[in-house]
Amino acid sequence: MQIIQDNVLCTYYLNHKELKKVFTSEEHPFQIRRYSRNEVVFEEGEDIDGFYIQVSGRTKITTSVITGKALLLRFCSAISFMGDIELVQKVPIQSHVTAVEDTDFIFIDQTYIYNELMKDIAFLQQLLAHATYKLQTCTTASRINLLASVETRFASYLCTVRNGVSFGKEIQTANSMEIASLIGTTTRHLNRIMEKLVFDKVIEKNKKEIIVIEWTKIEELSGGLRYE
Amino acid sequence: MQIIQDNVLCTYYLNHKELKKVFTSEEHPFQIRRYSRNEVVFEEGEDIDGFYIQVSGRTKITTSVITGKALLLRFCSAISFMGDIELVQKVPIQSHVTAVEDTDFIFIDQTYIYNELMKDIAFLQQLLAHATYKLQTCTTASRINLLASVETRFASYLCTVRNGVSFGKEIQTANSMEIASLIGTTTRHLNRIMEKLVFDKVIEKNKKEIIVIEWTKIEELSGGLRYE
DNA sequence: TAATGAAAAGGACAAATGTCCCAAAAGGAG
DNA sequence: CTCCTTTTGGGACATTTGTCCTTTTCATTA
Repeated sequence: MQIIQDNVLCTYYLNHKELKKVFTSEEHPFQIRRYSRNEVVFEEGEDIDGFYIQVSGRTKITTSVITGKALLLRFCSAISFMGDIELVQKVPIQSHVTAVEDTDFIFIDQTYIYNELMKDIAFLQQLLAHATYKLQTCTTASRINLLASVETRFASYLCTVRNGVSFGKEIQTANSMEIASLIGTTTRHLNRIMEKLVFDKVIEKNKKEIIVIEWTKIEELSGGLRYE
Repeated sequence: MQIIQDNVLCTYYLNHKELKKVFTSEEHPFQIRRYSRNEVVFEEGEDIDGFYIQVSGRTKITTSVITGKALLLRFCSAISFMGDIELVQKVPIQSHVTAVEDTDFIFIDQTYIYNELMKDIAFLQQLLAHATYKLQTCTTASRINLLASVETRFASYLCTVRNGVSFGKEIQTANSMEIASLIGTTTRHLNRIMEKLVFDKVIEKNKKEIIVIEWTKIEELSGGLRYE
């Protein structure tokens, strides 16, 4: 992680439509923190040092389960708020966050949050809007998780990473073990599912890559479920 | 539903430690709305008329899935906030709410929410605390849903309804069809699970009732997952 | 009381998914 | 290049869960 001292960039980020109504004052005691691809942003269980607003790039939110595997919760892109649960509930970091591409955050120190922003109507409203939105999608995801098959979850995974891939960049992971773990299954079973999709000519696998031939079919299989 | 005109009771409810720091002013344009056992409080998809604070009793939050079944999201008791997602996101009611025993709510009209309380720091903070708490539990529930077996979910269901049952009251539902639907499975399979538990002398079934013999075993099976 | 219909119980089978394991392929390190 | 580790691919089998049906039980009403 590097801290970027660039007031122009910071002002530019703060000028985003969702943020400018919140951060009106000229002076901002904020930092830009930049994480490179694959860098860990938050480690589950540790204490958080402040509030993070993701303003660029793409991150992967996972959580570990009893088995020690990482289960995918969702992908995030700008604008996302991170640290809300932790700071409001005063609990340790709830999930593991990794940058899947170079990602910038605006970092706001927790004392500034507690002393200033937690008394700021605009900020509270914005935070609340984000929290309830997350809650809404989480509730939906929860019930879908209960009912969706591995095939559906795999298709959702593909759709989600597809949209996140900027033009020209390859898909982040064609690694069976990681995908299996993320969508909560075993490599063995994921293999079976992919085998079937290859047989049906919906996807192709050439070493180290998954190539989707029929996106429409994959979208259909995903049933609208997205990890974001 | 009946609207209770009882200022003493209303003041009593508002004096609850979580509420009194929010609602300090003497004059409160609030109502008490009382729902009897099994009465529907919210119908999924309809528009909400205001904000509801559950101050007594017990409610069941469900959501319907493609199959037309009702899937259990959680049980709620006092103090719970309802309508937060709907009012903040301005969306229709997201889930079906039924009173499982006589339940009182403080009702706050939406115009008062939008005009007054959404500008009230204490209220916003409280709302945020509730929303992030829900978010925290929902995230956990979501990943458990993905991995938990029907046996686990059934045990969780039993544990949850057990705690909610006031002394002397019988368990709300010993109805196989409803339980199966709530925990997201079929009666056939629920039957098998119960059969096994009866065989292992963990539970007993005498017509129309499920009697748990070994709560410790059920708690163990539930793996700590709770619908609340 | 007899007829009727909903709910419960459960057999038979199929589909989805997990576990265990082993062999082949691919990547790295020396 | 060779050896070693990791990943992939997949066979064989067990477990979980769903589907489809039939029978039984129970409650309700004509």
